[in-house]
Amino acid sequence: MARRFTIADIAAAAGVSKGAVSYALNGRPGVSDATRARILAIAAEMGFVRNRAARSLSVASAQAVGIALRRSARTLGIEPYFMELISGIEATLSAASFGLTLQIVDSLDAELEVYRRWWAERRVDGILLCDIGVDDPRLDRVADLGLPAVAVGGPVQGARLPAVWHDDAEPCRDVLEYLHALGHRRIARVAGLPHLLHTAIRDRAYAETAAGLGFASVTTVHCDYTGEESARVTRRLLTAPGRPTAIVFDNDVMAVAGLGVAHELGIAVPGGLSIVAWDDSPLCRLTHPALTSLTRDITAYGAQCAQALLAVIGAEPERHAAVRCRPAELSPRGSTGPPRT
Amino acid sequence: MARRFTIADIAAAAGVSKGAVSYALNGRPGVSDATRARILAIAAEMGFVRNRAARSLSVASAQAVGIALRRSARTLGIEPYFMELISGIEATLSAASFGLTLQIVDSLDAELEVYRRWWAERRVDGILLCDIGVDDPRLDRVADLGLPAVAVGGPVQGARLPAVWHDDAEPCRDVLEYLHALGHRRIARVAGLPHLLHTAIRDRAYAETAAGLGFASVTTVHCDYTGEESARVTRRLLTAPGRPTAIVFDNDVMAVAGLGVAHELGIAVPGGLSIVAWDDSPLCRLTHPALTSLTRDITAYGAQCAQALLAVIGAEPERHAAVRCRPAELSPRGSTGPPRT
DNA sequence: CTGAAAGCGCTTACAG
DNA sequence: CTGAAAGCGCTTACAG
Repeated sequence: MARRFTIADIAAAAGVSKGAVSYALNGRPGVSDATRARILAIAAEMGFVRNRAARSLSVASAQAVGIALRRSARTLGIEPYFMELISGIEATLSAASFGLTLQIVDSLDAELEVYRRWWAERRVDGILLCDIGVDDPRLDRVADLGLPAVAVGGPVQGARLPAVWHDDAEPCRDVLEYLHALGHRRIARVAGLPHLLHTAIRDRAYAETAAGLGFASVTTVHCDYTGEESARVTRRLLTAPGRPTAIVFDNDVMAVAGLGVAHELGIAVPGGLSIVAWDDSPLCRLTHPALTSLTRDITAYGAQCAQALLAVIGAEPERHAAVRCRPAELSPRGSTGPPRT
Repeated sequence: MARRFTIADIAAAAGVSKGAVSYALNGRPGVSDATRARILAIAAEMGFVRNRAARSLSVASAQAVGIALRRSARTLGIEPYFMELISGIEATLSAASFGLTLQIVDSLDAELEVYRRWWAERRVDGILLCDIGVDDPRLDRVADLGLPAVAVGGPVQGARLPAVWHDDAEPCRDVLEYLHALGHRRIARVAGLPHLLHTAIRDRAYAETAAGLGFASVTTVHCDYTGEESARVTRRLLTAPGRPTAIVFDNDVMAVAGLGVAHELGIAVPGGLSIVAWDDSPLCRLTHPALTSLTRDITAYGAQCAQALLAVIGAEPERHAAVRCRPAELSPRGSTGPPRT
C-alpha cells in the first residue's frame, strides 16, 4: 500500500510549482521541454496517477458516461444483446479513459430520476439511451435536462438528441424474399414489444413487403422477448389450423424457445417449419439445427454509440449528428429450407 | 437546463454559513432543528444535489465500486450469469448510493493494471473480484495494493481478502445420488475451465462421491463454457463406445449445446441420455425437454457480494469476514429420467 | 448552536 | 518560460 503522491510531491521533487507539473502532465504549453521531461520522469518514477475527483472538480467533468437499463435481471441475463453492447461501449470509453457507470431501474420515472441525479451531481458527462420506444418521452425529457445523450436506436425524427441506429426495414425485406424464394407462403412472426421503435419499424416493413410478394398470410404476434411467452405463442401458432410453414422471431431467445416447441410437437425443422432468428448470438449455434439468423455486430454497434456520445460531450474531435450503421445480414443455417408439401 | 445550485447558494438563501448547510444536509449535529428544517426545505426547493467530485475530494472516497471482467464480449453476452450477478450487485450498491464502474479487460496484467489505476486515482473505493481461480494470484496482488476487495467465489483459505461463496460440493453429491437412484451407472461430466476454483471443487466432489456410490465410470472433460466446445466434446462422448447414459454440464450454455448434439445424433432425451445443467437461467426452460438443473439465486448472490464489499469499505455497519451462501438446489425437469435399457 | 477558515488535489488565468 | 494564487464545491476541525 504505497503512499499516494500528489502533484505537490512532484513539484517539490522537481523544484517547480504545482502549475508547472499540471502543464507538463497535461501536455500543455507553459513549460520548457527539459522541465517537462524531468517532471514526467519523476511522475513516472513515483507511479503518479491523478486523483479523479480533484480533476473532475477542476474541469467540471466527470470523465464518465452512464447507462440506466430498464429491464429485469432475468431479461438482462438471458439476452446476449446487452452484454455485447456494453462490451463494445466499454472498450471505446476506456480507450478515451472514460468510465462507465451502470444502473438498473424498474420504471420510467426511476430511470428519469437517475438521469436527473447523475447530471445534478455531475456523476456522468452524458448518457446512452437504450430501448428507444415509439414517441419515446425520454428523448424530450433528457434534452430538457440539458444532459448530453445519444439514442441507441432510431431513426428518431425531430428529436433533439442524436441517434445511432441500424436500418431494420431492409433485413425484414431480405428475410421475406428469402422465405418466399424457398417456397413459403404462410408465414408468422413472433415480434418483440410493440412499443419499441424497432418493433414498429419491422412491423411496417414486413407488412409492406408481404403485400408486395403476395404471401397468403403473415400473422404477427407481439410478445415480451422471453422464452416463456414465445413458447406459448409459438405453440398456439403451430396448433391452429392452417399453421405457418415458417416463423420469424424478433430475437434469438424467442427463436430458441420456438424451436423447442417444434421439437415438443414433433414438427421437423426445417421440413415442417422453418425458423429465422433476429440477433445472431452464439445461442443460434447452440441448437440443432443451428438457427438461420439476422447477423449484426453488436459489439461494434456499441462502440459506435460510445463514439457518438463522446463526440456530443466534446471529448472527441469530429461530431456526428446521427449515425446509421450497417443493417443486419441474413446468415442462412440449418433451420430454414423449402416447406415439405 | 436549470442552473446548478451549490451549498453556497443555499447558505445565502438561508442566511447561514456553508458549514451549517453541510451539517444540515448530512444529518450531523451542529445546527438547530429549526435551522436544519429551513435549510432542507430550501435545498429541496432548489432541487439541490451534491456535486460528487467535490464530496469525493473532501471525504477521500469515490462512493463507487469497480468490477473488471476478464471475458470476451461473446462469453459475457451468452452467459446469463454475469448480468444476473451484476444486477444484484447494482441494486445493493445504488441503495447505498454507491455507483458501479465496469470495465472489460483481456488479460491478467490488464486487469491488475486497471485495479492499480482505479485505486491510485480513487475512482473506486473497492472492487469485486470475479472468476476466482485455484491459487489465484490476484488475491495477493490486490491485497498488496491495499485496495478493499471481496472475492466472488471461494472458499479461499488463507487469503487476505474476504470471500462470498456457495458450497459447490454438496450439489455435486446431490446430482450423483439422484442420477444413481434413477439407475444411471455410466456418467460423464462436461466441466468448466479447470483453473477456476469452483471447477476444482466440483472435480473433487464428483470424484469422491462417484467412488462412494460405485459408478461404473465418471468421465470428466474440461472445456471453456462455450457451446462450441461443449458440442464437440458431447459429440465425442456420445459416439465413443460405452457411451454415458447421463451427462452433467457445468453451465447452462454447455447443456443447451449438449442437448442440441443429442438431437443431432437422434438420441432421445431423457430415454437415451439424461442431461443436467448447472446454473438455472431461463435458458434451461427454453429447450424441449426443459433441462433439469442446479438452481441458485444469482441475483441474491450478487447482492450479498455487494453487501460484503460495502462492509469492508466501511460503508455498512456490520462486517462479515466471509459469507457462505446457500448451495444450489436440484430442480428436476424433463431432461432426466431412468436410462432406457 | 453557529460562523469563519482551512483543506481535499487538481486546473487555469494572471502577472512577472 | 515560470511562479504564486485563486478557484472548483464540498467537509470538518476550531473558535466563539
